[in-house]
Amino acid sequence: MTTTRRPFRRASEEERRTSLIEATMECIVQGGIGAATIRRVAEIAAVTPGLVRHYFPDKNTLLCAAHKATMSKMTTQAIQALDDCHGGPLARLRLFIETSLQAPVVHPRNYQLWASFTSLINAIPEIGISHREAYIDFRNECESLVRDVFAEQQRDIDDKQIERYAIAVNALIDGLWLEGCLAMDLFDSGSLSELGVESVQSLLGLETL
Amino acid sequence: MTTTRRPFRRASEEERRTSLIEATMECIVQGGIGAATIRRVAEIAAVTPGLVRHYFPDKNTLLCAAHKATMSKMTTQAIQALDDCHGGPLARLRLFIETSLQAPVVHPRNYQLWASFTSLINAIPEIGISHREAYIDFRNECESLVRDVFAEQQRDIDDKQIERYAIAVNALIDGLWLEGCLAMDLFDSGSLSELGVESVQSLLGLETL
DNA sequence: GATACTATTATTCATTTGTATAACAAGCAA
DNA sequence: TTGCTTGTTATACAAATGAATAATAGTATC
Repeated sequence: MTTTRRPFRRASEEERRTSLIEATMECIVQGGIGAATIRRVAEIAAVTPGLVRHYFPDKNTLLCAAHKATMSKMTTQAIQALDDCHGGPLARLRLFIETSLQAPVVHPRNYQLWASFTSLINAIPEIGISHREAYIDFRNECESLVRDVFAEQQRDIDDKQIERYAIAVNALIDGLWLEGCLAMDLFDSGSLSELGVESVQSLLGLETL
Repeated sequence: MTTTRRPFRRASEEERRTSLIEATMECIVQGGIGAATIRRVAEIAAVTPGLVRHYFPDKNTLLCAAHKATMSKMTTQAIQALDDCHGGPLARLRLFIETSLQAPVVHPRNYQLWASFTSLINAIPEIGISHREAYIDFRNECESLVRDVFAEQQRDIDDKQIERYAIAVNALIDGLWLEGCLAMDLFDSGSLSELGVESVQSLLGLETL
C-alpha cells in the first residue's frame, strides 16, 4: 500500500505570510478569537498546520502580525487619502472624516477584528502596546488637522483647547465608526459621513466645512 | 487509606449564579475570552468545575449570562441616576453624560468585558441580539433626552433631525467612554465628563448645559 | 436526632489544541 | 539529468478543555 502525499507548491515567503495572516483574520471574523486555531488557519490558507509554525514560531506571534495588519489596513486608507489631497485645511479635515466614516473603513468585518484584538490587550502585552500606538497616531492626526483649520481661520486657540477639540473629534469619529460597523443597515450610503462632517462642524464652531 | 472530601457549603441558587458570573467576568478581564475556562471560572469561584455545569448547562449559556450582567451593570448606573434626578431636561441630559463618562462606568475593566463580548457577536448569535438591544436602548435614551431639551427650549426640530442629533450624541459619548477606558490615566477626574458636556453643548447648539 | 433531598465533589472520557520532530518533494543550480 | 536546499507535509504527543456520570455530604424538615 502506497500512501500518496498531498501535492503542493512552493510559494514566496511574503506570499505565504500574508496568506496566513489573512486566513487568521478570516477565522476571527467568522468566529471570534477562539476560532483562530492553528489548524483552522492552515485549513483556510489551504496548507498544513505545520507550515504555520514554519513562518510564525508560535500562535501569539501570528496574532500580533494579524493585529498589525488589521490596524494598518484601516489607518492606511485615511492617511493615503490625505496624502493625495491638494485642498486646504478644511478640505483635508472633511476628507479625513469622510474616509473614516465610509466603506471600506466602516465595515462589520473591521469591527469584528478590532474588537477581537483589543480584547487581548491584557492577555498579550504586545497587542496592548501596538493598540496604544495606533490610538496615539490617530489622535495626533486629528489634532494636526484641527490645528491647521484654526490656523487658517486665524482663530487664536491655545494648545490645551486644541487638544480638547482633537479628543472630541476623535471620539466622535470613533463612535460613529462603531455605530456604522455595528448597524450599517441603519444608514444609507454617505449619510453617516455626512452626519460626521456636520457634527464636527458644530463641535469646532465652523461655518463651513 | 481514607480520602477526605473537600468540605463545602450549600449556597442559594442566586448566590452561586452571581458568584459564577462574576468569576467569569474576572477571567475575561484578566486574560480575555480565551481565559474564561470552566475550570478557571470554578477555581475563582472557589468551587468545583462540575458545579458550573449544575447551574449553566453549557459554556455559552454562562457567557451569555455574564454578558447580560455586564451590560446591565453599565446601563443601570446611568438610568438609575436619571430616575433619581428631579431637574429639568437640561439637567437630566447633563447628568446622563456625566454619569456615562465617569467612574465606575468609565473603567478599563468595563472596556475589557465589552470588547470581549462584542467580539462574539458572530460566534454566539444570542450575544449579538442582546448587544443590539442594549445599543438600541441607549440610543433611544439619548433621543428622548435630546427631544425633551429641544421641547423645553421651544426649538421646533423635526423628528429626522432629532434622530440625527441623538446618533451624534450617542457616538460622542461612546467614543469618549472608549478613550477614557483605554487611557484613563490621560484624563484627570472629571475632565472627561466636562469635555463631554461641553461637546454635546456645541453639537446641539445650546447656550448652557 | 433520624431522614430525605439535592447541592457539591470526584472522576472519567472523548476532543481539541499548541507544539515538536521526522520524512518528503518542489524547484533551482550546475 | 543530477544533486541539493528548504518549503511543505505527515505524524506524534502532552496538555487543556467541555461535557458527562457517579458518589458524597450539607442541611432543611419532620
